[in-house]
Amino acid sequence: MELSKNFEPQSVEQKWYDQWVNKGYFKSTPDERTPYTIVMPPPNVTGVLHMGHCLNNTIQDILIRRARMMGYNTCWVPGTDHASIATEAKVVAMLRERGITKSSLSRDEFLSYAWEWKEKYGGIILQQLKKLGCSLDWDRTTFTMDKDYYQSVISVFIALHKKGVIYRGKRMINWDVKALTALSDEEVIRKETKQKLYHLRYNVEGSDTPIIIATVRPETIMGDSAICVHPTDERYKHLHGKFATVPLINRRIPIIADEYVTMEFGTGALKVTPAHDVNDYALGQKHNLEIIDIFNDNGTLSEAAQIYIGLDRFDVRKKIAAELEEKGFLLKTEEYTSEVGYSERTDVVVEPRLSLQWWVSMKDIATPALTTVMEDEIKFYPPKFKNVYRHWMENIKDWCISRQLWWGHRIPAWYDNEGRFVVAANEKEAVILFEQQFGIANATLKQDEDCLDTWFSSWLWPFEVFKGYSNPGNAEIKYYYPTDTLVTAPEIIFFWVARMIMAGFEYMETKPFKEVYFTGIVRDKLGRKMSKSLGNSPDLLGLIDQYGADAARFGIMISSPAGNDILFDEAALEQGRNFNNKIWNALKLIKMWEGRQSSSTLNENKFAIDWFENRLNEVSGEVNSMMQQFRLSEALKTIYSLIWDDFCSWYLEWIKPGFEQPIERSDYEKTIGFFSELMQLLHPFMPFVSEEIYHLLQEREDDLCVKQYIPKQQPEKRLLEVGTLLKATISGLRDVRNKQQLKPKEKIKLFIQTDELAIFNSIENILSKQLNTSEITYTKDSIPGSFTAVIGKDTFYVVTEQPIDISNQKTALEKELTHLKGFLQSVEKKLSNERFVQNANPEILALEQKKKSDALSKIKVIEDSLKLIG
RNA sequence: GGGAGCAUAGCUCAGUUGGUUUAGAGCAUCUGCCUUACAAGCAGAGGGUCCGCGGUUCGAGCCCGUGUGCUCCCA
Repeated sequence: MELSKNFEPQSVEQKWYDQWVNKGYFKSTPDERTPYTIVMPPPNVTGVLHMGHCLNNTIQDILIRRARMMGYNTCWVPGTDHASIATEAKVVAMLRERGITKSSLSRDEFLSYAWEWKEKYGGIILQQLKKLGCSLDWDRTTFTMDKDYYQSVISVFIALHKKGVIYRGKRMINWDVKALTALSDEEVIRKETKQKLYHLRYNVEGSDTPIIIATVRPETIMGDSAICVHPTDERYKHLHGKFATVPLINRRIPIIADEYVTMEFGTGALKVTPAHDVNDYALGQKHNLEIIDIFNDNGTLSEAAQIYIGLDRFDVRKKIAAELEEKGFLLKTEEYTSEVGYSERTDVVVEPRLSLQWWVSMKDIATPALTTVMEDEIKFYPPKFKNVYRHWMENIKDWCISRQLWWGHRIPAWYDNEGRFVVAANEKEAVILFEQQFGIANATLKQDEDCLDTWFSSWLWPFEVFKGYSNPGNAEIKYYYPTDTLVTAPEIIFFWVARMIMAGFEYMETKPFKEVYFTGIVRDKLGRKMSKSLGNSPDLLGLIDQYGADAARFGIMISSPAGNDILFDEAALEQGRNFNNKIWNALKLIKMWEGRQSSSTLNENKFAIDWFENRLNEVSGEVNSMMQQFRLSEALKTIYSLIWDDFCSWYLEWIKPGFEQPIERSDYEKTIGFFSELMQLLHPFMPFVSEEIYHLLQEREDDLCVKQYIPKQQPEKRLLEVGTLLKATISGLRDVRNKQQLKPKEKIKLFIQTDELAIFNSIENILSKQLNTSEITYTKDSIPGSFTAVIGKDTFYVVTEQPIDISNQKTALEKELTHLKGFLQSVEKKLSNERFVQNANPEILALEQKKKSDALSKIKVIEDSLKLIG
């Protein structure tokens, strides 16, 4: 069979993915095996694959594939999130393009457009995950608005309301004036924003001197209900209890004193606008101030403002500043930078606003969720996120769950004309409840227009994908729950992780997962976050087409150190592609040997084979422990180096027969076996190339995808040490060849002076092959006219046809000598320190003594050589 | 303003209760090679005041204090 020059991912990826799916390897049903379960963080149904998903899902796939090969019954559940705000915005935009406004549609009409849109464009991302090789159990695909799921969300709402955990209340919320909806705190992004600080003059009743306040929001003065100063501020003490007048509208407001005010900021006098600032609201509550809401829903001024009615808040800011200046109320403006909240979805400045919303009281349900994490019953990797989590959970605030949207789970509350309401699953039940509660039969009730926050449905995800709430105690939930590992971004630790833990305890009476692995944030190579506006998000599918899925997986994993952000650079994908190629070429080499096997019994590759077997054992162990600590990047690096360096650069070169020479049959078979094991080790990280190579190595019935790992033996330390010695010797003598500028074809005579004759005997033929020697001789004395190299404790003398150039030999040896003497000195200093000898562990003492004697003997060898050179 | 974290080679990072050589890896750089699997490759080399200062200790990249710089979270 003719093998192509390079590995061609495009031709094999689809083939293997189809094969894996068709053979049902990704499907899971409960059986006698131990389960290993991951629920995928459901991407937005509107989403397309970006780097974050790629990282996240590659990690999950690695964990799942490895567990599958270790004998677990693995179940990885895919799905999508209805993402109320994002999806509704997309649907609204789509309708606008068709010339339809949302306000011209009824709720049902709008929803039918939305569903149509969802069926057509939703879930593209799931198809893209297949390209990446993700081994998901597709039959289990779940959507947060599936019928059963929807019902569960509603039931949970009703149950929590019954318990008194959900309540309706007027509170300060973050209002998005563009999306016309409330936002939770987590949906508000704070950004440093340049503003102006306006100094305004308020006249004081019965006084000639006015009071000056500083504000960044002059357009809100019509909502002022007080001026506040610090009680100990000498400048204003005489004004306590007096009244001031709001400019332009001449409303009379009290001057109050409260320690909340920072004396150093601005003028030390603060205008209090309880309807439009969170802190002012609290101050207003405390001092019983009037609340004057001067805005409409869309950010324009309302009747209550008296002036500028109907104009946008930011236009008013400019206009009112001009008017205030003209009338002498504006004394000065200064530049001022502070953090301003913006809506995550629409990027408009969020307006703090008082509003009647639905809330979840968090304090009680947070308690068990906090303890589990602090006591490591749910383990966080990296553990630093425990602190972040605790800080948030200890200061948790109530959760605003109503959104003024249509796409989502409609709040199951029913109102009569007078605003009285009941919470019920449907209208029929609501009418009955209403009668029980208010004594009115057959009332005409209207359902709440609002939807629930998206996270109010996704917090049920880990159990509701197994219908653990809608069909309690079913076989699947019993088998798969609690799930094993959650892999997610630290950004949603509060949005999602914390709330899933709460819901798990609330409804399943136990944790939803055993461990959480937080990935880093994907940044570009300059360390900037990937964003649409910067245009620095790479086209992932394009990259997969260009480099192959394995290379993409490799690239993103190799640059993803555990617990750190990842700086994404396309060069890493190139490295992955090159790695594919390296493996491919090793295959080509071995394939050349296939037809020329012999059955000699010379056994000349014994050392190479024994050594590699031990390296494989050693590295398998290392990879195991790294995987247990979620050090995936390091595990991949280790496997990469095992394949590239140990297998290709050393092992294959050691056993490689001469040009067109045969290879011993058993050696060939051993090598196929090693290669297969390497592919098995690599498979979770790079599934396609490994499966392809596995099948090309020899005809097979089985697939690597489900091949079970065999437990490895402990490596023999001695063999590994000899391997290290052999490598060092080859490298050291190659350096000699290099410095002598010997052509690869030029042969050398090698004389070895060593105390370890048996060792060198066992590796002699490898040395000969790798260094192109015409003969190897053992000697007790130095060899005149040779180039001397000291490697470890052994001395090598190289004799060539060409006259030896020893000019740089002396410098090299002297450099080595200086280093060794410095080293010896530091060891001797330690050993001559009485307190060290007294206090140090015996093993460490012995080690230091060994270091000393080794150094001494090396120094002697070098000094002898130097003497010889003269 | 409050809290958390980070600082090791040009870049990204390892460095496991303080002793395992005078600190390692990958990438990048430089030198020499189209050597019969691989130039997307091979063989080598150079490169570090472990952020500054002080302390604990026989011994500090690692522990403590302090300063500086950066990042994130919360107000």
